[in-house]
Amino acid sequence: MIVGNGRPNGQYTPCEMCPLRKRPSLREFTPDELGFVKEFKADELHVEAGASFLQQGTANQHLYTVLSGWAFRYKMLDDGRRQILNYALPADMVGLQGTLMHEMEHSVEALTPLTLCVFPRNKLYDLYSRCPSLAFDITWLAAREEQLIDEQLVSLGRRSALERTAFLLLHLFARAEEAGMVKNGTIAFPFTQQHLADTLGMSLVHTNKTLKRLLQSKAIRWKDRLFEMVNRPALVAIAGDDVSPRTPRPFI
Amino acid sequence: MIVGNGRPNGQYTPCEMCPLRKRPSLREFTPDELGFVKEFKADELHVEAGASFLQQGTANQHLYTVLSGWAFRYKMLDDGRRQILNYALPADMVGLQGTLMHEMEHSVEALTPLTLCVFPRNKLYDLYSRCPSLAFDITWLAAREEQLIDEQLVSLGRRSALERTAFLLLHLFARAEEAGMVKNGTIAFPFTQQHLADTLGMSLVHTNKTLKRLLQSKAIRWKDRLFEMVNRPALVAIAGDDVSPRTPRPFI
DNA sequence: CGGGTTCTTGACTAGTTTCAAGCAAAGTGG
DNA sequence: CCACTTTGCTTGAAACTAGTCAAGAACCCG
Repeated sequence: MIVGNGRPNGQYTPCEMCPLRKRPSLREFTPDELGFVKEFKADELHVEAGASFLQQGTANQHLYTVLSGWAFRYKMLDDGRRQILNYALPADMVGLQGTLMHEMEHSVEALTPLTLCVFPRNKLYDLYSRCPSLAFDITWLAAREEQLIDEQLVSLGRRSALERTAFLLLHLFARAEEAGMVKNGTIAFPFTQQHLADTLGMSLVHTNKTLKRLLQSKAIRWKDRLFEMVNRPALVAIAGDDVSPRTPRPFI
Repeated sequence: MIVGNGRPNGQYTPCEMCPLRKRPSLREFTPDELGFVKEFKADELHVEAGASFLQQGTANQHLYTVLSGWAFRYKMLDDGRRQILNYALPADMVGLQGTLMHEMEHSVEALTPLTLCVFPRNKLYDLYSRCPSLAFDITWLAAREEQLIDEQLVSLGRRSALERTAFLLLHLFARAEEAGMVKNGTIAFPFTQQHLADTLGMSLVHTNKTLKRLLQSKAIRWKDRLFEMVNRPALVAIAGDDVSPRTPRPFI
């Protein structure tokens, strides 16, 4: 279910050969930084789809960066209601909150098979001491994460079901695009309607009916776990707002 | 409307005499850290209630810490809908996102007359280089801010209007308590119902009716801009959940 | 080829917004 | 100091949005 490689064995990706470094949206490391990151990385973890590798209410000893796959952060209420807070894609960091605070206030689940870089909590302060530029990047990532949630909060609070759904699809598509996962305007879409409903704060039935309206608008296509952006401007018009443009970003 | 003191004149609070440092919930600086913070602080700003001192869509040159008063972060949609994202109280930092990114994606408005410490953006990297413990604290503050929004997202997505309203009041009261603003279970409450509505993602009318139900439960009292927590356990029962306990926290 | 999960749909119900109007308190200017 | 305006609060009714219930269809996995 959750498998660590141990440093010497398994498919371990050395930082010099990190596939993320080739992505144009990501900034390049200096040789020094690369050395620090290499030293910071302690292991690689494989998580199967559906497994929660971070649990609300527990402390976590590690910080992770997604190397491949989709994950999502979520919170559960006592009676089983679930709210998905955000999604994590390759180059996104998860677990920072739980590393800094005493315990996690959310859980993280793998949406697809997931590969993670593992950074031990106790080396984080060392990184801050010895490589301020990377410390700066970690803060940058935390601030960006907050920005994404802010936008989601606006959706839940002030956008109609239709606007909100269209906006979420724009958001997910843009992020998949940034992560280089889009081919011919199409991405592998690992979500069930329940995932979207729990993200949008809507019931499953209402989500289904809202999606149907979007599909009828011909702006998008979604079938067989594939999502196609057919008419982006039309979707933007329905959402009433566009997602903010991506800028070059750091990662660790 | 917005008045800076300039370093030598006006009511300028030297960091050694910062009133926040006396608060038990805040961790103490080492002498070194105090020196850095003192050097980092460039000015003090007074903002009158109702003024937005940070605007979405603009770059901001400074980072602020609230010294006294309430502020709130919010986003506006084109047609005037407003979503309040979070509130800032003394010892909270605002403007970090705008300092790291190219431009702000939210605005910040003073809810009461506000005093702010001003930290120039261009000294931030210097702080990261020279004082990693404070860099760590800034990251901590960013992570905590995210935690607060996460909780708010759960409210908007998955809690009923009554639960959500009760929870917000618990949240605001707890934070006011942490900031030492509570006397005899009572705080000066600077909100209009419109503020609460825009925080809760509800219409003004429905917010009014929901508050009426809460007042009728006798768990709280709210009159003449004073809020009294009469029966906290009862309010927790209505909210269906309690706010997470406060832990000692840093500030800058 | 079952058996579970996911999707779809219609009917009904509950929750929420909108509209409209009136009131109270506070602030403004002659 | 008193009309006048503005802002915030309150209430009821009507319209709309979204949730719940229920059942069947489609899909996926072993």
